[in-house]
Amino acid sequence: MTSDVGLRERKKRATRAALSHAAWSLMVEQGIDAVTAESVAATVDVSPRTFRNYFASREEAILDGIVQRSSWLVEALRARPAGEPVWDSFAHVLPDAIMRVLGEREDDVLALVRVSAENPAMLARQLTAFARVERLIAEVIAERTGADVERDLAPHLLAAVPGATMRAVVTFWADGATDATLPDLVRTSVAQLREGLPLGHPPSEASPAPPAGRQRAGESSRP
Amino acid sequence: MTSDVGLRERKKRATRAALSHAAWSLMVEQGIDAVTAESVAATVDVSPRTFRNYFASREEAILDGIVQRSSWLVEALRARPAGEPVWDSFAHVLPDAIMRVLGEREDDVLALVRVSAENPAMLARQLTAFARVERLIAEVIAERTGADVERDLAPHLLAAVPGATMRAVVTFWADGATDATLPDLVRTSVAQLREGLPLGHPPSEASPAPPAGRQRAGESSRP
DNA sequence: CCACGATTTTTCCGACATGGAAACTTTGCC
DNA sequence: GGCAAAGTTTCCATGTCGGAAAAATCGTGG
Repeated sequence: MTSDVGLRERKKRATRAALSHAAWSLMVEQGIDAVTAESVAATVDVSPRTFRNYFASREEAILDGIVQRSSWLVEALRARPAGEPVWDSFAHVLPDAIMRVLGEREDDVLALVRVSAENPAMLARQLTAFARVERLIAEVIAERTGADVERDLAPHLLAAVPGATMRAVVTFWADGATDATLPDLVRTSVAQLREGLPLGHPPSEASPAPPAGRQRAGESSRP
Repeated sequence: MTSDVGLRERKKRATRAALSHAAWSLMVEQGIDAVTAESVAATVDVSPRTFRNYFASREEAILDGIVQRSSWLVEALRARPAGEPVWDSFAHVLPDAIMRVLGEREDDVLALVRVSAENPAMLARQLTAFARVERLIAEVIAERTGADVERDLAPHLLAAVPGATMRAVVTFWADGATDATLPDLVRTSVAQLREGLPLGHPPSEASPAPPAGRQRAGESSRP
């Protein structure tokens, strides 16, 4: 498997990685308008046509790293102990996954969010990429819970959780309304979701009805 | 409000609707390749350039109807009784919303799913459109629960539920593995999600542990 | 080490999509 | 009716996309 990596294959992967990396860097440093087949190819010193052989669009090139790293999440889920409840697996895996997938650097995440906010094509590529990952997650969940990914709806419902959580968390975090770290936000979000999300439940018949729905996700309730 | 609908505005809306409708019909009847600025413009009897004045892409034109009708969902949520728990609102609104938004005709939904499955651009447009709706839903939820849509994460987390549910349900239903209707599938999905999704929970310490994670969402448990 | 087949990269280029500009038509209003 | 504003159309310049074949590079067996 790892041994069909001759010089040829290594070069191909290196070129792909270099192109993707250059595309990402150009976006972060000079905005998405600076990312063209020409500019990216130039920094890697290949022809623009080669760039297009590897990627169908600049968005695809920019996001290639994230897409690759998304498989980490899938594998991490698969590696959780057999029999562990799915929500526990989420709680264990997602807080780490978010930075791994997004590339560890907060500034880069901010840049990506900013670009995506005003660039429909970038947003579209992200969402379709995530949709593919979601399918893989559904398969893992089905496999681990004994469900049938073809015949059961539940795994697909559950599989939507990680993506939705991460999107919401990243957007929220990028807005700057919190000091919490991304992993912490993911942690609290998963915890809240697992409990059905406190917000929006009717004031419990027991408790003295605190102003309904005032809890803020993403704020630890420390004194 | 309704009175700034002079002849000019009415014609514009009619043209837009006619173009969108023609685009949709062409897709359903002849596949997405038959949908071009030329073909759509021809059936509506305007110039191709006019088509491009209204829509940036054929995908946008095809989905315009769905996008418009998505606001029905948002308004329906807003119209629920004040103080109603969000999950109750979902349970009331989503089963109806799914057919309204998708256009009431099951065959058309199938056609859309088929096209989207093999057409990245179509999928991308759908997802970005839904992302916009999700933002609106988050605002409604925030408004109704007293949360701050800018500062609280919870509404965004909750707002991801309807979209994720509908996507999962439609995909599942379109695969043909069920006889249930779309609204019924939505109903059971919302119910299961509200309870944290039975699947993947450890066998309750009380109950005699039915084979864990075997429940099938979307199958009514009638005898 | 060379040479040949296979794969990748490059050059060249035609087909097509995109959207600006200006002429022309329709609508709103006096 | 007649003028200004808005919408539609024609024309076209520009840029993107990807096919085809030549050129360069790699793997392999003499």
